[in-house]
Amino acid sequence: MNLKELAKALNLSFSTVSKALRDSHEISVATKNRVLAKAKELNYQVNPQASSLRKQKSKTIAVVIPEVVNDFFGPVINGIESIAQEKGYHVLIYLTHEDMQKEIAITKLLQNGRVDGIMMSLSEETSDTTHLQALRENEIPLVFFDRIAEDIDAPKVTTDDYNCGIKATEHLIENGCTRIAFLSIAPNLSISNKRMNGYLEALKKHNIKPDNGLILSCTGDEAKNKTLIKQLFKRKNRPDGIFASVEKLAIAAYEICAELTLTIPQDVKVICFSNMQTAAWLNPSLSTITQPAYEMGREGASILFKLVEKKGHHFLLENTVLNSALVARNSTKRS
Amino acid sequence: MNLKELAKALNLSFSTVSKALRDSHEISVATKNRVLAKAKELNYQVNPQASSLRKQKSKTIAVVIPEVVNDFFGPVINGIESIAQEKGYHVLIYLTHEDMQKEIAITKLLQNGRVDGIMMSLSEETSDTTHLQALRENEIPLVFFDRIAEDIDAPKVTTDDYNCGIKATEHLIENGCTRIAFLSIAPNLSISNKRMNGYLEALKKHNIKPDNGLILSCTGDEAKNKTLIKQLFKRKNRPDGIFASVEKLAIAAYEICAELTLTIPQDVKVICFSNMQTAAWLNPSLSTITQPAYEMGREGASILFKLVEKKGHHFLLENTVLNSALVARNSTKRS
DNA sequence: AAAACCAACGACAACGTTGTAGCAAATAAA
DNA sequence: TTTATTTGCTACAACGTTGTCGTTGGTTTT
Repeated sequence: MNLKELAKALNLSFSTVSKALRDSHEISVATKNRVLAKAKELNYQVNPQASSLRKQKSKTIAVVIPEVVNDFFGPVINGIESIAQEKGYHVLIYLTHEDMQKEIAITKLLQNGRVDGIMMSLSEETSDTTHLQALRENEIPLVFFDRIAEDIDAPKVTTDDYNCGIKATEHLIENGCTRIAFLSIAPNLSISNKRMNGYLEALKKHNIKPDNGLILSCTGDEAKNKTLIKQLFKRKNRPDGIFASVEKLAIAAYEICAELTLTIPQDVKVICFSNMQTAAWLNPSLSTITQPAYEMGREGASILFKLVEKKGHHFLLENTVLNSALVARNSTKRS
Repeated sequence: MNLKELAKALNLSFSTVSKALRDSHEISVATKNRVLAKAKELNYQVNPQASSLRKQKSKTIAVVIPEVVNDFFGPVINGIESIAQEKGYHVLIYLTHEDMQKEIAITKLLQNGRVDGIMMSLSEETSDTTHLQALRENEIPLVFFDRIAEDIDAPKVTTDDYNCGIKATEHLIENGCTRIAFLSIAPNLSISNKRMNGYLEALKKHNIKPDNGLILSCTGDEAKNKTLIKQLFKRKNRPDGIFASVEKLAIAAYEICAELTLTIPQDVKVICFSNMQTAAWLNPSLSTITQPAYEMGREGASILFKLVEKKGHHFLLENTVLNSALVARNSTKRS
């Protein structure tokens, strides 16, 4: 069922029908109603690719993220989708699986009008950003969230990672920790660095000498991470506090503590960035820095649609910073 | 950068260029190489909507699911995306938020060639299926997974819900439970009924009289659910076992037990369908029936692409059933 | 050497829309 | 009454591809 057939059924030219459907002032009310009724009767729907081709707009955005099985990215998609649905846009999902090559391949797919805009959070691996620069050169509206590329000229939605790095570290200090380890991930990621800088700042503020042996550079390899953490716990001056920059490292720490029969929070206190819904039900319940993931999605999508809808507003380079919240639970409780 | 410009740069007709790019036998190897080189140099990418319009294929599939912040649907998307990426397809995500009206609106969007196929899991609310019938009539390849529509003629990928209903119930019985409550959700859903039938069958097998007061019809309203569960625990013959058909009801049970100072598993044992990654770290660790979510996504997508790629194979109405696994943990431990 | 054939390319008509330009008839202004 | 203007509709040319059908020259067959 296309315009031509619909027009034939109505004995009208297909341009008249097209205009009637889009409520053009050139068409009489009587004809419009006739067309609308027939369109409904025959269940006519415009062909999206024909329309997109003609209008040079796809009414689609892409969301490029590392993974979807994740308590942070899940709600973000939710937020993006809620705005997209309001605006009548469609949402394509692309997963990089933390692989820069995949990220590059995906950005290539998005260069030729498939989408009107892109929301993106970088993979852990991404060190080089020429593929992102290419997107900017093609003038495709682009908004980064959380894991941003600082050198790319695009709006960014982040959380107050530096401050939260401070807050989390101070929370451990206030609860009696003196040898606080920082479990870092992906040195390329801006969030990782900001969180670590907050950690270092807090130590400085409280006159604790930073110890490079307490800063672990973890990777995507979980087994390796566990070995590193185990080594950390076995060194002479075992840490009494763990600040994990991501959830999975905190869970790894839980596992290692169980293995080594260390008790949380008596022997070690643990805090991490996490949006886990069941943090309160862990054993022990996990103290977290929780990011406003849903709001980040909505905020980012709102900015993206501003860019998409009135192009040329490149001055709209707003960097939005939302606040995360520290939720203290038993894993950091003073004994 | 389009074909016309590329052709001009090469001093060739654009049909020649088009054929060269698609490796047609009509074009000499020398020309092909020249075209390929120039295309790379000028970073030419085919316009997807023009190509789709011409070929009447969108190279895109839709995934329609209730929600994305979910340890089941997350891995499913992962599985689907992995197959889609292999096949060079794009993935559109649509969330129904368990709302039948949204589900209907979404299916309408998918009627006119936007996608070549659909993977779908129904919303809790979906009782009527005429909107799904419409998809079938439009001959859009459609595969259901997990929450299927039994009366729609389409391939379905499910898990052995009935058997697992039996297994979970027997697990509770074996650990000493005699008054087992079933926390059901959404009576419209096939999975809910199958799980409950398994529960009833297990009771029968072990000569336990089913008690309607122990079967709770929960809904999307969390506060209401909690009230129901609280009432359940306050009745004269308090249940000593809880079989929750979904994870969130198990967590609600955990909360109510904490409120009423009931201890799991001493006072009540709890088991539920769940793909939570941290089930082992809950307090107490949660016994679960875990579905092979990622595999379901891959399996479903594989079937979908068979349908998409050779249309007319409607005999391909395979109903695939994958097995879930019962993982016993402390929440059902015999005291 | 004429007939048949093939290899390599170009012209062109779709695919289904949309917006601009055109064209009658009806209405308003001169 | 003639000339503008408006109203309501149609014709048509894009948008960027792709596949069919021609059209060349050159090579092989008989």
